[in-house]
Amino acid sequence: MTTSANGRRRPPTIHDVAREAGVSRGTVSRFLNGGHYVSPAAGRAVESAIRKTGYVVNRHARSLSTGRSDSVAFLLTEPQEKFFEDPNFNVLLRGCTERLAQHDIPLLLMLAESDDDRRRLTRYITSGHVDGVLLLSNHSGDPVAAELHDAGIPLVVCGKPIGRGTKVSYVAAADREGAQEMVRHLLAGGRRRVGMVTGPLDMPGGPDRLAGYRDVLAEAGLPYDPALVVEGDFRRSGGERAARRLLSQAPDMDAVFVASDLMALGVVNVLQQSGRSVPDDIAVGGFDDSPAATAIAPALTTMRQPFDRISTEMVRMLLAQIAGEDPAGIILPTELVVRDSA
Amino acid sequence: MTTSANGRRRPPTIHDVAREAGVSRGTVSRFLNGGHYVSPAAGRAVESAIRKTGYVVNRHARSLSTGRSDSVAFLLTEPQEKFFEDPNFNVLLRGCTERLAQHDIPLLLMLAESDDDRRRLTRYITSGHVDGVLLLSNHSGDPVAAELHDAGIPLVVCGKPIGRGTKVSYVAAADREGAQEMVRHLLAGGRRRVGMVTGPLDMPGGPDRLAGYRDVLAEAGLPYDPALVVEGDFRRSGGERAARRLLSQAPDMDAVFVASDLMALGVVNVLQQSGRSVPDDIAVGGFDDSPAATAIAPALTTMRQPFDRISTEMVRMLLAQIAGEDPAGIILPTELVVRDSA
DNA sequence: TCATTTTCTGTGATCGTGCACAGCTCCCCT
DNA sequence: AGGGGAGCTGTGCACGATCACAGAAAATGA
Repeated sequence: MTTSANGRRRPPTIHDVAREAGVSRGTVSRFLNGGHYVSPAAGRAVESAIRKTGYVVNRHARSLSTGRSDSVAFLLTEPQEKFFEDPNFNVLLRGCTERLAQHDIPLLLMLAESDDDRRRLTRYITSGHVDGVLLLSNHSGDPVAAELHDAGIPLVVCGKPIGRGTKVSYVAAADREGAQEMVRHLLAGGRRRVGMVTGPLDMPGGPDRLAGYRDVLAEAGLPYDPALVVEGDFRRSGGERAARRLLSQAPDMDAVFVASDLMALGVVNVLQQSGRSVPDDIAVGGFDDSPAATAIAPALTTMRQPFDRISTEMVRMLLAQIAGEDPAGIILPTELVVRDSA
Repeated sequence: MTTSANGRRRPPTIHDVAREAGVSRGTVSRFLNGGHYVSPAAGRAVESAIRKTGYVVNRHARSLSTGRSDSVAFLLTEPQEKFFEDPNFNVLLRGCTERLAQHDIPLLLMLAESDDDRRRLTRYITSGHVDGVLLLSNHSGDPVAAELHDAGIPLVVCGKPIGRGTKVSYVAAADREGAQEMVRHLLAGGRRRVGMVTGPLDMPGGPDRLAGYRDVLAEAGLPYDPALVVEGDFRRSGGERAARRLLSQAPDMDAVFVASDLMALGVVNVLQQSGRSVPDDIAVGGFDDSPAATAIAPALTTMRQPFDRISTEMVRMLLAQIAGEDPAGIILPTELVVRDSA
């Protein structure tokens, strides 16, 4: 540590290390960046000088010089609780953190609830503070994706973007095909009055899962009855509301496909309170394979979203974009997990 | 936007703006930092040049020059879910975000679960990337606080640190006094066999709330019975486990003080399942006044922690430290909220 | 009118790195 | 012996901003 005139500690620089080790700045810099072309003796000298001075690299200076920041943002543009209450979010976040850790890149979580937050963080990001952004799912009207894309920030969105205006990278599960498979499973169990609780239709995964449901009804020659379909909000409480509406609109329903496990928990709860037995009276199929799916009785039959692979792919694609590759979209298959509820 | 030889867009710099506006770099810089000593005409020219070029400040360059980064980290050194499932955490996080927003400072949430993460983030922080850290840490053995303090990073911890080794700033609620008030309230209701579910005793709020409980027992001339005290983990599931142990160890218990609302939810649940009525058979007092406290029946009587003021104070103290003031500790009073459970 | 302050402007120097370049030594190969 | 490459080292410049300073222009005072 060096002490300057006013008594405040000034952090040691690469120059202090060089002087301490008796070598030049260039040698220290080379040592820090991989150690190529540094003699063993010089390397040892630098190493001990670093320990002695307590040197840590000044990332602002490095970033200014290299143009990189070696950090990545995970941006949420919706209210926090919405994500925090969802165990899947934890899985996704942890997955991304771990993948990035393999490249020694720290992940910064940024929460943008208000427009004011959004502006502040967009400015923060576009001013070069991160190399790229992982964006978690957003309403179709959300301008953040377009803004970041226009600013040339590498970007990967989780979930298939609704508006196909700008060409941004995304990683999504096969929502439509997954929904088809689940509804086929319900029909294969002999059900004929199959309801559905959709996600918000302006969010990724909303319309596609509904489309899959309709596909299979048509395929089986069953009519599409609007009374059997209610829009939810991907939250537990929304599932409860939706279930109550379905029960009053279509009391003869014998199965229901719910577009997320969290909502399905609410649905099962309301069905049981109303005296129905799951799955005897009404079969319930979820979507996500959330950790919560096995926390209730009966354990939820659901479509597993491959969150491990999703996070892996998101990170891979982001790093690829940072390295200069073009944006691309990728859709990963889902998997039917049969448990007790259907 | 300027296009360089290789065709890649290079972001415009302050120099490009200056050329476009027909002024010097200095004038642009002054305009950006408050606009003092800039003539109205020059100001307008710069303003339109910024719009035209799409200029955004390069924060690395600015930080390198000023030594500040104008951003703050909110660091969690415990598993994510532990915080995310707690509604109080959301209140606290949102409060800090809002206070900082008033100073136009973005908040970066950092999650350090593994030692590896901790190292990576500590390095990231000490290399100058943020001006200060709000730490929601916890276990007494956590070395992060000490490390950051030693590195000279302004730091405010939420909760009173257990080990009083290093002198770090903290903001805490009056745990001991709050616990006293709650236990007095239980005794005032005529209860005599008052149990307690504590928090982890190596975490802030753990030992102090237990101490307050013992204070009041002594004050009332009641014996301290170890069978009436079980250590929990501040989580709902931990509350359930603790309640089961209490019921078997001390079936004659007529009240219980639970050191957090989240645990209290679990306790109430188990008590009701065991056929006890709350509050008729057993009174339950919580701690926190979490949003969850009113979500159950009976609504929870609890000690309100002033999370608004806590976040306000944390931010104020952090900014003060960044400005050069010395660290300090502050303890805020709690408030008894009487509802139906006691 | 001139002196003096106030407002405004441009020009280096600087922050701490990485990187290109040139120069040095040493070794190997013909 | 001479040429060529590899390994290693130091030096200057660039990155993009802020800031101190000096000087010009305008406003103010006597």
